[in-house]
Parts: sequence; structure tokens; C-alpha cells
Amino acid sequence: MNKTKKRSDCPVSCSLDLWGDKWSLLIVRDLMFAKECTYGDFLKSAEGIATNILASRLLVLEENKIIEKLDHPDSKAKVLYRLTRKGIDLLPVMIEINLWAEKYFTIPDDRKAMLKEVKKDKAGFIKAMTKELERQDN
Amino acid sequence: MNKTKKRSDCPVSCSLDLWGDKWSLLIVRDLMFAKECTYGDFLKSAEGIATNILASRLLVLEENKIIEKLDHPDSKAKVLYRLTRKGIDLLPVMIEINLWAEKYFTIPDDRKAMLKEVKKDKAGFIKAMTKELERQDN
DNA sequence: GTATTAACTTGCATATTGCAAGTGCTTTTA
DNA sequence: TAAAAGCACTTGCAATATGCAAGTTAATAC
Repeated sequence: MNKTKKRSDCPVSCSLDLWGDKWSLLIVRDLMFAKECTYGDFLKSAEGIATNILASRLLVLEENKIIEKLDHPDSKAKVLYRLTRKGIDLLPVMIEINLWAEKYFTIPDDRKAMLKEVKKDKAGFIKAMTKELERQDN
Repeated sequence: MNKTKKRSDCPVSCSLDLWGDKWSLLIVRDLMFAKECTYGDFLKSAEGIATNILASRLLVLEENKIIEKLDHPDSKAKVLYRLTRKGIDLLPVMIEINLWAEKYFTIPDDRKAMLKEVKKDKAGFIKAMTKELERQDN
């Protein structure tokens, strides 16, 4: 999964080369909802990612500047992960995935509530959330 | 890849369970650009999908009603694949992926031209393309 | 100073992918 | 009309990736 073998020049293909697997976008999702996560936080997510897979995905995402590490304010033993601008820019993709899924799956109420906001003013929602995620308070 | 093992109720996770791999969205992409494709058409795409992988992905996408098979008008030996409404509804996801990729990769000129149209009027573009893909002319 | 927590790493069994070579129907061609 | 070619897959097998459990290492808590 590490190897940088670009399959074609197609933007979809290039994107999938980076985060087109079953786990990467879940890491991005966690960071969008929680803003900052530790390694342990990711492990707590409902899907149950294995520790080695998590480590390899975090590395790929970091190498590709979608996420970045920063020091935890409380402890040197902890690491905080955060989305970069490039990662935050995946927000529209993430939102459209949620909207699609809402139409074809039964989804949790809290997520439904969020999507209600999205549908009221998508551009406004994205702008506000981007601003939230962007804050440089490290 | 066939097994229906839902990892969680998260809409993102559920979506990735269906098409969260390196190939499925490329099949969807081909169908969005070409409208209808044969098995051989998919094989011709730049990324070079293996025949067995293609067969397994087509099956999963069909089982999940994202694509459907229809008879080829010219020959009984050929099969046409087409997006269902559920598949067409992935258009916003596909567009956002392209827009993200345009920002962070070098992408082909023809795709850039398409995205120029998208940026002029995203909703209009989606509506028009949806209509194109929806035609029931089989 | 010992125990615990946090972030990984390692080993190994299992599952998925990728490649090459079939198979079994059509359809075309000589 | 019989042989060749096209088309949509299957199959076998080696290579790679995933998933699970059990380390390891460093930092903090007790």
C-alpha cells in the first residue's frame, strides 16, 4: 500500500491511489468529526481497525500531506493527528458520500441531523467547518 | 470482497463497504463518461484492471444495484453495463473527487475542461448529466 | 522504582490481488 | 458451413495485503 505506483493520470485514479481503501477515509472522517485524534482514538472507532493497518494508513496519509502529526499539549507520550488543508479539502467529498449514503442506507440520527444542516446551506456548512478544522492552535 | 459484513452504521463506512476499493469507482467513472460499457471497454481503461477483479467488482456493484446489465443491441455475445439511479447518484461524489484531485494533482486537459463547466454551475451540470445517464433507451 | 498508558512493531494465518492461461458461447470469415 | 476470432468471463497460482495477538519502547502515574 505504500508504493507510489500511479496507475494513470485520471484524477479519480490518482485519488484512489492515496485513499482508495476501506480505512483511509474513516481516519479522515474521525478527524473531521473530532478535529484532532490520538492513535488510541482511532482504535476506539466502531469499525475496529487493526493496529498495524492504522499505523500504515497514518503513514501514507502523512506522507501525502493529508494529515499531520503534532505534539500533544498534555504529554510527550501522546501524539495528535490533524488534517492538513489538503485533508480538510476532502470535506466536500465526505459530505457527498454521507448524502449518498443517507439516501440508500439507514443512518444514525446524529448524522442525519448534521446532514439536515448541510442541506440547508451546503457552501456555508463547508466554509464554517473548514474554518473550525483550520485553526492553528498548536 | 463479496461478504456482506457491515463494519458499523456510519454512512461512510457503509459506503466504503460497497465501493471503497481501488477499482469500483473507476468502473463507475467509466460508466459516467461512456454511459454504457461492455466488459471489454472496462478492460481497455488506462489503469489496466485484471479480468478476474473486474468480474468480481461488476458482480458486487450489480448485487448492490449500483450498476445493471442489459442486452447489447448488436449481439448476444456482448453485454452492456449501465449505472442505475443509485449509481448515477454517485455523480456528486465523483465530481468532488475530481475537484479535489484537480487542486492537488496535475490532471489531463479534457478533464480540466469538464471541471470548468462544473464550476460554472455545479447543480446544473449534475442535473444535465443525470438526465443523460438516466435515459431508458434499452 | 514499579505499574500503566500510549504508540507503534512483529509474526503469522488468512484473504485479496494480479497475472497468465483457460473455457464456453456467439459471431465473423473463408 | 466449418474454422477462426471475439467476447465475457473462470481458474490456478504466486505475490501482496489484511487481521489478529503478542510483543517492544518510551513516557507518565503511583
